[in-house]
Amino acid sequence: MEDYIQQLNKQQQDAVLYTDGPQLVIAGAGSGKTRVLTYKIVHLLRLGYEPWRILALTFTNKAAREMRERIEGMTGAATASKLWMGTFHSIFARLLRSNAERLGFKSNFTIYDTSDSKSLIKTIIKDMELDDKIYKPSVVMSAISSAKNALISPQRYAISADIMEADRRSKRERLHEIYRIYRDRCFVAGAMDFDDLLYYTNILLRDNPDVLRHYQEFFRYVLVDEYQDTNFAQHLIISQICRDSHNLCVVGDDAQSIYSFRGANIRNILNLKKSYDNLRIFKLEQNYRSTQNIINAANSLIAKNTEQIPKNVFSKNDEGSRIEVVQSFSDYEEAYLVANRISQLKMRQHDGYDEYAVLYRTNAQSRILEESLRKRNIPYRIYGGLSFYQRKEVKDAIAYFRLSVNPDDDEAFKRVINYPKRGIGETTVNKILRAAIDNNVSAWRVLADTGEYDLGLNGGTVKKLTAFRDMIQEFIEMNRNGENAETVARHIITRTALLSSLLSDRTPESISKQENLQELLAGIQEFVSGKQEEGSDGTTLTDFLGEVSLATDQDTQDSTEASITLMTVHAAKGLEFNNVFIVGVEEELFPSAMSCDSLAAIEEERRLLYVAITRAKLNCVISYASSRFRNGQTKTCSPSRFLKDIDRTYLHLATGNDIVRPDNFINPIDNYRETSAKERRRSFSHPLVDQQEPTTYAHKSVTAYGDEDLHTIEQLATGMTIEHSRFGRGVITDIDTAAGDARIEVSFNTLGVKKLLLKFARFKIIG
DNA sequence: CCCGCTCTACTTTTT
DNA sequence: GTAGAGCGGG
Repeated sequence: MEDYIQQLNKQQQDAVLYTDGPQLVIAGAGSGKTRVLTYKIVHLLRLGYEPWRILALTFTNKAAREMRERIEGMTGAATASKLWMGTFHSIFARLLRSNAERLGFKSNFTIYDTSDSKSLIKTIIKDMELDDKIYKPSVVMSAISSAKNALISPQRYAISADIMEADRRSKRERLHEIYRIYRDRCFVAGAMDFDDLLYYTNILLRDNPDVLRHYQEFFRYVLVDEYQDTNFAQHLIISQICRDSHNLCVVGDDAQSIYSFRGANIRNILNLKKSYDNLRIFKLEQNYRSTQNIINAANSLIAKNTEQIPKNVFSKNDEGSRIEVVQSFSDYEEAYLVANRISQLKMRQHDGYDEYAVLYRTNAQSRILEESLRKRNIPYRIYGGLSFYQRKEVKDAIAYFRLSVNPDDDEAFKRVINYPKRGIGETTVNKILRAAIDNNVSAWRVLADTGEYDLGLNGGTVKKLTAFRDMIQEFIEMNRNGENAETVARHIITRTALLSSLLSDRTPESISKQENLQELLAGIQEFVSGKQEEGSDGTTLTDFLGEVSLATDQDTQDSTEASITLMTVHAAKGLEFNNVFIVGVEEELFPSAMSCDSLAAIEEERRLLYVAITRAKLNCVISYASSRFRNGQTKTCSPSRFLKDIDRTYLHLATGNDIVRPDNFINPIDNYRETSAKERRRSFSHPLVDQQEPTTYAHKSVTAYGDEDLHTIEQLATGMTIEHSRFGRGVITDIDTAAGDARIEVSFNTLGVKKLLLKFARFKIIG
């Protein structure tokens, strides 16, 4: 047995060495999943598989990069770089580019990001003169997205009785038309959205048996990471490619499935046995990451879920300390306590700031944490939120790049036609778009052949349009002449005055925009020189965009000083830290309010918390606040139901005395301003301590904590007088049952008329 | 056509 | 607290 195999435990070895057919590796959190995948690939290479015949799919660029680096370390870069390894989206984009003409696309098709899709959908809704209150762009978008993930074409969508019935019920019976038009406009624009990359790959393989055959023979071994997060479209592609070879290794953990909102389906992993009768299942159960206590706590939590593959994750590490549960009075105080605790721990343990992470459910929670960390001079880095490529100024520049590569890209066109301002107003743009839609061509085609379309423009406008057209044409020519990305990009930024228009402004925002543009140029320069070093000729703007449009996540790897990590739990998957703080573990936040009405959604939220806890190696702190500033107002919160799911023996419920609060602590936003810290400490109680009842799991949140002030629609009538916890007394003037979320309109004595969401409004009926 | 003002609705999570 | 839409004056 070779040296590298010796570094694995028995379970891992078995999984790596088995190459006789399809295998499913159920890998508990921290059990060396990535290790098994990388060693397996190395093993395959030693068995003689050629690297370019191995396909390894991940969900994030980060995971792919990490795996590639590890393999490089074992085999050298030359071999590693030949592997087909990357995210589903990037690999399939590559595959689609080389077969684009089969689908009627060009190989330089644009990839629309979420905001492009949304903007196009908005345009279509407006164009169809539909009410965007009913046809909410986000709702329409997710409907289209799930249709695509289920491989339902606009045609099939329109003839599916179930779907049409559902749309009728929600008063969106024209959704299928939006879907069809959206599809057509994307096609005309030479664009694919994220879902299309999977959708069209399926179409490609379905309609072109020769292409399918080619890839079936080409890819001799397929490995998939995080299989629990695959959706139907991805699952189908994989099973098509492996249909004959059966050389498939998928790794996953059903307990860490947290992407069903994106169409991921745990059934894919649970049903794999049905797809392959010779499937062998391997389990990795020893956790090398965390203390026993953390693993036990996490296990006790996840045990409350009904559906899962049985496994026994255990740790042989030290027992470790209990998970600390901290209550604060407000989000503000929570942030303060977290910063405090980090300083304390850091002094005790002497570990680096990069061993600390603060995890939250929503990105919006990061701001207040930032503030408190900044005050304490704790270096931090926020992941997620607005990525570099999503900043306005960067997107503007990229839009020009996109247009120069694919002038039919209507979303890019709309973005830059009048930016920087060149006197082409909404009216004119609308005329062009109107003509484009009516003639089923792109906006650029209308502009390029203005003569063909009767736009009814005056001479001045035509002149401005011509100038714009000639400028874009110039960029197109540069690309056509094979100029490299850097040359073209620099030219575009100068010629369009993108940078110089910012120069006059000396505000910090403007300066940061300038810096971002410079950074973008530097990135392009790096891209070009990197390619040149490799001896690759893929140095054009087309090549750059191809890489960049899918590199949307945190790909800025400036490893400056060690800092604390702030990120969502989703983003933390796959990572580990000595010390993990999970904040905002409250009802309606974690679990999110949107998941409260379905058991499946609640179970997913529970898995999410499981993921969060299992990121911790040594210390884990869970925190919740009793009030939180959300949607512009302070709201009362109650501890998450999940806290009761964790076995009490693994928790340390921090009481008032454990928590260091300065006596003069002033909280500017919560309701406790007037009470002194001493008083608060005295009155400090821990709901968990006070409630010793066994952990029975209630599906509905209604009974959890202090919900007696909530009412159902049946209890109410117009004319009733109510007393609201914050707004005082008032009379119900209207009850609105429409659109799922019942609202009541109340005329308050002091504050006037307000509309309240019934499911959140807390009040007493007076008479 | 452009700018700046006000108002409103929104907040899961990501390739 | 913030981004986007809507409105009115220049």
